[in-house]
Amino acid sequence: MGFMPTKTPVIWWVRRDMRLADNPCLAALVETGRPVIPVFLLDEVLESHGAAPKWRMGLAAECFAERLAGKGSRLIFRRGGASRELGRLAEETGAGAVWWTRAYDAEARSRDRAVYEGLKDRVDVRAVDGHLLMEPWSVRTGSGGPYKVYTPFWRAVKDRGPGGGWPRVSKIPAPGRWPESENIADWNLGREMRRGAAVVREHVRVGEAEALKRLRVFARDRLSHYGDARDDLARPGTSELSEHLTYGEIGPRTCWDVGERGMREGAPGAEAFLKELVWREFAHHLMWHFPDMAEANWRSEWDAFPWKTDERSREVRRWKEGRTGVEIVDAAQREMYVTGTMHNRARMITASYLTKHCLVDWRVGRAWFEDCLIDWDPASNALGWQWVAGSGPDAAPYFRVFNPESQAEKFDVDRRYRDRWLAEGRRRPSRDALSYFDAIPERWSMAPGDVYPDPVVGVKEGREAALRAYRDFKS
DNA sequence: TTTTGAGTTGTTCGA
DNA sequence: GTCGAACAACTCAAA
Repeated sequence: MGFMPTKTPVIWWVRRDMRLADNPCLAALVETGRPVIPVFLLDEVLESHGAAPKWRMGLAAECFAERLAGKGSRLIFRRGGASRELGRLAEETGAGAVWWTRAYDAEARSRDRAVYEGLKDRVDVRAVDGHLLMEPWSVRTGSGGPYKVYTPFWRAVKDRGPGGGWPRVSKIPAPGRWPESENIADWNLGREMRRGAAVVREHVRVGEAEALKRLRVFARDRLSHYGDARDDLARPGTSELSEHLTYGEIGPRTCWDVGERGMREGAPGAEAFLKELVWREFAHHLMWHFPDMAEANWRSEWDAFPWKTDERSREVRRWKEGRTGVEIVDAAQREMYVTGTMHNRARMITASYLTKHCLVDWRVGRAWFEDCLIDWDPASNALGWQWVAGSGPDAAPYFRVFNPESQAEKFDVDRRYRDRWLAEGRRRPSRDALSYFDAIPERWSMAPGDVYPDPVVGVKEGREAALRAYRDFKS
């Protein structure tokens, strides 16, 4: 009795790294040879997420708990301020270390800093690489600063690739006694989704196994045509990996490998795929170096632009409800409400309509996306909105206003995308178009049989108003 | 320090 | 229908 040598356990604070493969933090923990206690927190940061990201994060955690159980491990669920809860858990279990995979957005960083300060005198606290291919500070221009333009960033990193080989984890040592865990179902993380949860759930794929399957299918069927096919709104030409990357259900290096192999094999779409992965890096690079990217105009001169900020205005309401009267915009908004994701090109079109035709502040759109997107990523969302609005790190000329009608003609040639998502005025609306009405709040009082509205802002008038506003602003 | 070339994703007009 | 030019001027990154 009492002679069993006990090893002090190490705590793995699981966040956006819910995978076993290609996970440097987990690999390093296992490498210590000590029992690993994985813990997932409902903390101040998760609490502040929008409805869809919060819900989707819960699905990811639930799924990952099962995956860990399959490896003889567990995922401990705790609720409360991160600093306090991790401190308590370390004390309860006698853990000697708390490690996690590094995050890059302002909110997570300030939380992590506080956790580090609170624990560093008691246990070994570490933030480990793994969410990105390269750390934001490791990419520098000739003069030592961060990149602010994509193409030079791309040229600087494209041949660098990811660090190469990483150990695969086959077994996760368990502690002799597990600490108490809450039941994640009790957290009801989907409560703000209301009616939407049941509808969106059908379109969501959760977990590492699903992510790897998607990557395999992508490599086999889509990669070689990715260059053009990813722009087609109606056909599945994209990788659909964004929701997995954002919760770390798949690692960026695993994706990069697929792109690189495609390059070696001469797949024409491979470079475009690598470039998309580098866009994700670039967004995090900027977010790290400019922490208020999500809140403030990256070019401060835009602070003086007369954006409309009234959330209750007719334009904003109609845009959110997917009834601007511009078909391609409404189709996009409804796709997001029903599936929790939106085609990348549709994001540009609908964002351009809101910020240019309607002259609404990009932060209004950013916040709505943050509430609706299951693949919400703080860095990519902020960069995307600022880029479209023209306030971001890109020399977009002011006259670059997307014309929703010509975009529709180009990228939704046979109207399949619009027919899939719009019900009004159609004799036999698609199943997806009808499911929108099951997901939306009743107070929007919309029905499939409604008369499709006239544009809230005309395509031609909106463009002219935007150009006029920019001209006045510049002078 | 100065110079030079270039910049994700567009639209419209006129030949 | 297709093509190239104009749209304006500025910032970035590297030589």
